[in-house]
Amino acid sequence: MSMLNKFRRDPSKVRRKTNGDEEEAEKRSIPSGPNPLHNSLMFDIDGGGNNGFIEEETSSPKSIISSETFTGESGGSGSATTTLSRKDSTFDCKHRGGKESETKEMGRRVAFRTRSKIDVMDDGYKWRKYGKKSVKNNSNKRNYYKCSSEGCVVKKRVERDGEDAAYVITTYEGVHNHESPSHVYYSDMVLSYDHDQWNQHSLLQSI
DNA sequence: CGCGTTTGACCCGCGC
DNA sequence: GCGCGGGTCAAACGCG
Repeated sequence: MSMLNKFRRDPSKVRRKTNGDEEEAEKRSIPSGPNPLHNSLMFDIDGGGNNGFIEEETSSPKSIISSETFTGESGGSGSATTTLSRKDSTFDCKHRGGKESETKEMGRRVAFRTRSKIDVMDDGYKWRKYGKKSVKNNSNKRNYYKCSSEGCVVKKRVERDGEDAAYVITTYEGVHNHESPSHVYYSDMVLSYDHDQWNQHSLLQSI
């Protein structure tokens, strides 16, 4: 309604890039198959067995959970093996600004680091890229994705670890209000650790 | 032709 | 108060 004048830019300044497709490689890193590589993600929320895998996410008090996951990078056949996670106790519900409702809805944030050659891992959901930025402490670009499902406001941030390019830091924000399109396939193999459930479950516990 | 991606601009919040 | 950095938007582009 009135949000049109919020974002107004001069169209004449918008320049289109015709070639220079160096980024193409980035697109192509998307796995061809619908099968996610990290199908064995686990969140040991209740474990309390902090094996000491806290990531640099600790510098950001917003992060709820940090975990480290190793995905099969040998051909990407999807053999996730080791997952260490831990709850970040620094999480608290102050989202400066005083919007509590926002905190409740947007506060579900999960960050984990994955060792993978590919930048974006197909987790069964359909993501639409809506932004890309270069961040300060990271020479690599950070990509922003939104869940393209109608009514779903889940966002996802994907960036390469600046220190260790072998790792990809993925941050999910929000909880899907629908099931994964590929849910049917995974439900069989991912017994009680399907993404939708661990996502909500772990987050609920962490709050 | 339609949909998803790309990409620069714009906005907001925080730190100094 | 200003500047910086991060996050989001939307038009143009490209591919299927």
